[in-house]
Amino acid sequence: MEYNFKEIETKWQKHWDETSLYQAPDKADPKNKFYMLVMFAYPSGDIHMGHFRNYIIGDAIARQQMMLGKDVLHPFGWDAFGLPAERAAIQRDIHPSDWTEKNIKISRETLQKVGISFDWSREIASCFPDYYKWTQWMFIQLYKKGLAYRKRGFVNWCPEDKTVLANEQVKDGKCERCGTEVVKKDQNQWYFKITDYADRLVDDLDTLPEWPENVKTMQREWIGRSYGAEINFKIDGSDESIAIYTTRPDTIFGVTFMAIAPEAEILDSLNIEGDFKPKVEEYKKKAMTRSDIERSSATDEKDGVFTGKYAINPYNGEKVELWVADYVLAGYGTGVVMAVPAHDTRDFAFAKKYGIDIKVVIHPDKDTVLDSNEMDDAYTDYGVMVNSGQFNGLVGKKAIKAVIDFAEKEKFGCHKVNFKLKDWSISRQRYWGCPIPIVHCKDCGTVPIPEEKLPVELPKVKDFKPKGRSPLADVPEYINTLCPKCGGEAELDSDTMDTFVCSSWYFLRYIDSKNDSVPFMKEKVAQYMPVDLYVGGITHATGHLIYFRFFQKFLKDIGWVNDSEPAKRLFNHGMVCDSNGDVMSKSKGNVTSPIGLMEERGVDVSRLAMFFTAPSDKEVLWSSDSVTGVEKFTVNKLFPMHEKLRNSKPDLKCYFKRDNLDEFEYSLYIKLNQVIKQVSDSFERLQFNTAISGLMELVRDYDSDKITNDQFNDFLILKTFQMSAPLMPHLAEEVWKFAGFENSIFKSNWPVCDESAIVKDTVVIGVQINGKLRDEIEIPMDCNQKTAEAIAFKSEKVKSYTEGKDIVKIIFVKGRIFNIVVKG
RNA sequence: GCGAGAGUGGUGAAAUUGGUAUACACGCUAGAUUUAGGAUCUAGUGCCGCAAGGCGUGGGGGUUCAAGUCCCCCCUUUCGUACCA
Repeated sequence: MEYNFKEIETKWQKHWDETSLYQAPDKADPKNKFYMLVMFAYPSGDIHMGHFRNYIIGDAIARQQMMLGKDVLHPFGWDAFGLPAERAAIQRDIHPSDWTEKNIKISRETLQKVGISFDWSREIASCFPDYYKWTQWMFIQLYKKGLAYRKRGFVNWCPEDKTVLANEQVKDGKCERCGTEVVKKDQNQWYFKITDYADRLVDDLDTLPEWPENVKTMQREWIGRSYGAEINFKIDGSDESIAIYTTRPDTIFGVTFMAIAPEAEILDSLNIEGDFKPKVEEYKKKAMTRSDIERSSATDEKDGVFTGKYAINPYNGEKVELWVADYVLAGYGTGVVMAVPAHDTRDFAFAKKYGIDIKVVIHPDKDTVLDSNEMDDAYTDYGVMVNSGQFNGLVGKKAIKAVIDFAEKEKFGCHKVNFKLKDWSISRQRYWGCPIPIVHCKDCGTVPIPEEKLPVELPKVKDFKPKGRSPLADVPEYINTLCPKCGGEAELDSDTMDTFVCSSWYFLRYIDSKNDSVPFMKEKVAQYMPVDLYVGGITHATGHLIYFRFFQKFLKDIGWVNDSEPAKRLFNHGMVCDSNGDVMSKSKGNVTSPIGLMEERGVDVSRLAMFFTAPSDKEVLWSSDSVTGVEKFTVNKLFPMHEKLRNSKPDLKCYFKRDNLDEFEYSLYIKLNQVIKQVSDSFERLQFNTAISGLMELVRDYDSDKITNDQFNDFLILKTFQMSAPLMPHLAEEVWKFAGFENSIFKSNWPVCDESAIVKDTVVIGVQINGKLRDEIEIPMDCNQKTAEAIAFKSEKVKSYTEGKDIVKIIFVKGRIFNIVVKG
C-alpha cells in the first residue's frame, strides 16, 4: 500500500464526521472527564500557521485523552464581534454579519481539513443572537448585583477607531489595534466593578500551580495590590482636609509639599485665589492637552505650579505647600501625593527644580547619616526613622505600622490597600458588538430589559461607519422604546459591549450550547468544569485571562458554577514567526497559510513538522525546511511498517516476558517500553518534539527480519501507531483499519509502559578520573561498590591514569557514575 | 528604570532529581547506485591537533569527587511594565 495521503486524509475526515467520533457525551463522568479548551478564534479571514500550531497542540492532547479513556470535551467557536469586521466591511462595502459568516465558513472548512478533533456540534459564534442573548443576561446579573454601573469620566479614546478603549487595550499610550495615539475624553460609560474581585484575583493565583509563573506574575503586577495608609491633612485656613495615599508612612515627617493631579476634583474646593488662580487654570489646561504617552514617560521632566495654599501635617503641625503637578495620576489612590523629596526620586527632582526643602527623616542604618545638602538623589530604601518625634529609631515595617496605628488612634488616617487595577470599561461606540440591554428612562433612570425579553437584537443597518458616537444612536426604530418599568417613552442604550465580555464566559456555553432557556444548565457545567487544559497565546495574560477568571468568580457567587477558577492548567504556545523572526500577523502581511503545505505534503506530515521543529512553548521561525526530515520518516520508515504486520492478532493488554523473546526481540521490547514512557511524558509536558524523536529511534531499531515471534512483531507495530495517532491521526487510523480493527484507534487504549522491562540487569556507566571521563564499564545494575571497583580497575585506561598515584577517594553512584579521585 | 524568561555544533534542538554534554533531525563531506536526479543507501561530521592529548554549553569567579544544571558578578537578547506615591 502506497502512502496516498490525500485519499487517506479525506477518507478518515469524512468517516470521523459521519460517526461523530468527537462528540462529547452529554452525560460525562466528572471524575473521568477531560475539558480541552483552545482559545476561540476571531474570524478575520482564513487560519494561518499560528492558529494551526495552537489547535494541533490541543488536538494531540484531546486525542491522547480519548485513548486514556476520558470523556473528552474539545469544542470550538468564534469570537465574532469586533472592529476588524466593521473595517473590512466598510472597505469592501459588505455587511459585517455577511463578512463574518463568510469567514467563519472558510475557517471552519480549513480546520476540518487539518483534522482537528473539535466537537462541531457545540460550535458557537458570539455574534449570533442565541449566544449574545446570554451575554446580555450576564450583563443584567452583574447590574443586579451592582457590579455593572455607569459613570462619567475621562476615558481612553482612539481618534482613528472612534471608540473607547479599556486600559488593557492601550499599549504604550497607543491603540493596540491601529497604533494611533490614545487621547482622553470625558464620556458616560458602563463599567464592570472588577475591582471588587481584585483581592480574590490575586490570592487565588496561589491555587493555580499548573499556570505558568510568568502569567501569574504579570497578573499580580497588573492588579498591583499595595499596602499603605490613607492620611488626612487639614487645609490651612479651612475646615476641609485633603486625603493622600502612601506606602511609606515612615517618611511622613519628611513631607515638604503635596502634589495634586490636574484632574483631581479636590482642586476645585481649594478656593485658589489671586495670581495663583489663572496660573493653576492654565496648567490644568496644558496638562489635559498633553497625551498620556508624554505625561507617563518617566524621563519627562517634572513640572507643576504652586496653588498658594497650604496643608498641615497632622504628625508635626508643619505647613506644607500644595502644588499641582501632572506627574501625579488622578486615577490612583486619592490623586494627591504627599511629597517626601529626601526619600522619593520623583519628589526629589521636583523639589530641586522649584527649590523646595529636602528634609531627611530616614537613615540607612544607625551609623550612616544622610545630609540633604550632599544628596544627589533620594534615599528610597527602608531605614531608621529620624527627625520624627516619638517615632525616632523605628525601622522598616514596624515603623510603618506604628505610624499608621497612631493615625487610627487619632482618627486622621487608616490602613489602606490600593490596586492599580481599575474597573473594566465595557462601553464601545461601535455597531458590531453585543447591544447593552439597558433602557434610559427620564423618570426611572437606567432600567434593565426584562430577562424574558432578551435578546435585544442588533438591527441590520446599512450605515455603521464610525462617527464618534454609536451608529446605533442614529437608528430611531432601535433607540426609541418604552420603559419596561413605567411604560413611558424611553431610549435604549446605544453602545455595544467590549468583545472581551463575549469571551469571558464562552467556555461555559460550549457545555450546553443549544440551551434556549438558560445560559447553561448548572448540572452539565458541573460535569465538565473546570477546564483541564487551556491552550492559547501569552498575549492574553493581562486581558482575557483576568476577565474570564473574574466572570467565573462572579458566576460562582451567584450560584451558577462550583469552581472559583475556570482553568486548572494554562499553557502558552510559542508564536510562529516568518523566517526573519517577525511574528506572523495579518497587519504585517507575512502570514503563511498551512493549506499549501498540507496539500503538497499531507496534513499528517505538516502537523508532524510543526511538532518536531521545537517544543510547543518556544517561538518557531517557520520554514518549509522543517518538513524534510519528518516527511522522510513518515513516508519511508513509519508508514511502510504496516506491511510487516503478520496478522497475528496480539493481545494489546499483555506484557511480554523475557522467556518468550530472543535477545534481539527483548532488547527491542525494552526500547519499546522506554519509548512508551518517553512519549507519555512528552505529552504530559507538551513537548511533542521529543515524543517524535523517541518514535524515530524505535522505528530505526525495528528490524522485521530479525524477529521470529509474530505476536511480538505485531504488538510492537501496533503500539508504535497508537503512540503516533494523536500526532498523525489519519495515517494511524488507516493502519489500524488495515490491521483489522473495527473501532477507531482513538477508542483503543493508550500504551502503558511495562516497568519491569525497563529495569535493566546491567548498565554501562562512565568511569571518571578526577571528574573527567576516561572509560566506560558494563556492570550489574545493583552491584555494590566493591564489584564495580573490581571491574573498573581491569580497564587498561583506568590503570594508565591511576598507576603510581594515590587514590584519594572513590565515588560510586549506582547506575550513574564511577569516579576515582587521584593525587600526585 | 523595574520584573520575568532565554543564551548549548554550520542550523532546529536533546539532556525529569548535579552524575558519560550535543539524543533526534536539517545541512555539509565522501562513497555506492542510477540514463539522470533536488531520489535512495552507506560512512563521517563540536573545536584544535599528524597523533597522544587538550579545549568545549554567552563571559568571569565560586561551591562540589563531579556543574549546561546550584551560588555571585557581568554581557547579549526576548517578553511584560512603564512616574502606581
